[in-house]
Amino acid sequence: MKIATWNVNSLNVRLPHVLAWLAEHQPDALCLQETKLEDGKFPLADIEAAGYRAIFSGQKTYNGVAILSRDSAEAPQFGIPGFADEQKRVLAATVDGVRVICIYVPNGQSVDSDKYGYKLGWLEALTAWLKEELARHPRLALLGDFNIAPDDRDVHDPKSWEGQVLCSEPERQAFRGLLDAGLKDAFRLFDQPEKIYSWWDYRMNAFRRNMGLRIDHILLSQALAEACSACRVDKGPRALERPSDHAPVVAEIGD
DNA sequence: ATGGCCTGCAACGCAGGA
Repeated sequence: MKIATWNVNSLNVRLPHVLAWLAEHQPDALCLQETKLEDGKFPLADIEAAGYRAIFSGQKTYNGVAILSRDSAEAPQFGIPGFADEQKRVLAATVDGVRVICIYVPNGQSVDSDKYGYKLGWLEALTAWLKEELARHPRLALLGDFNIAPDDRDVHDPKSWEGQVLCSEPERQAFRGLLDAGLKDAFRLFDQPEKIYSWWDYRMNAFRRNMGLRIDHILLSQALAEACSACRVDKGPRALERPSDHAPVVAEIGD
């Protein structure tokens, strides 16, 4: 089984890239973030014509998540239960016996922003819910844009990013809290080349200079981690014309 | 050099991203 996550920064703009990527890589499930589309404007016909189903939770202008899958997505869950949030950032469903949870973690803007407090509270609620989900679903994958670079090796210039949003210690602690709940960072299950990132700023020729951060992740329950045979970032779409600023992250799970 | 770019909205520059 191949599962993947991709922050597309507007599905409207990126639909051609998504369709091309589906055709090339044929994932069993692809989690999307920042669709920036109301549900009524979701391009379901195009997705279905590509051989995929879709469930989605969107809003105008901001946020928005979706799960594309070849087989049906069962028992969909929208948002974190008991956590009131206008922002469409969470979508979960069971695909081929795997509980797939697609998340778009708040950015936080800066550590002295109100949005940073919202981010930390959001992560706390996510972690509490995740523990319950793990108890219900031993085969669980948490995929998405976490907006956290877990370690200095996930940052092109750790010194300049030290203490900044996406890299601050409370955020990294929240990330470790998810691991402590029983999840593994699929990317770090394997030897990886240095300087692998999943996001590069649109400015400063950041992609060409590989000035990036690894903030998009696939976390796996123990059962799935044991069956995981590979995890990588696909930089390909980031080099296309009019790209998303994020690249897809892909994991292979054995039977 | 502390900004540069991209998206959506509905502007006639803004908010937000990261």
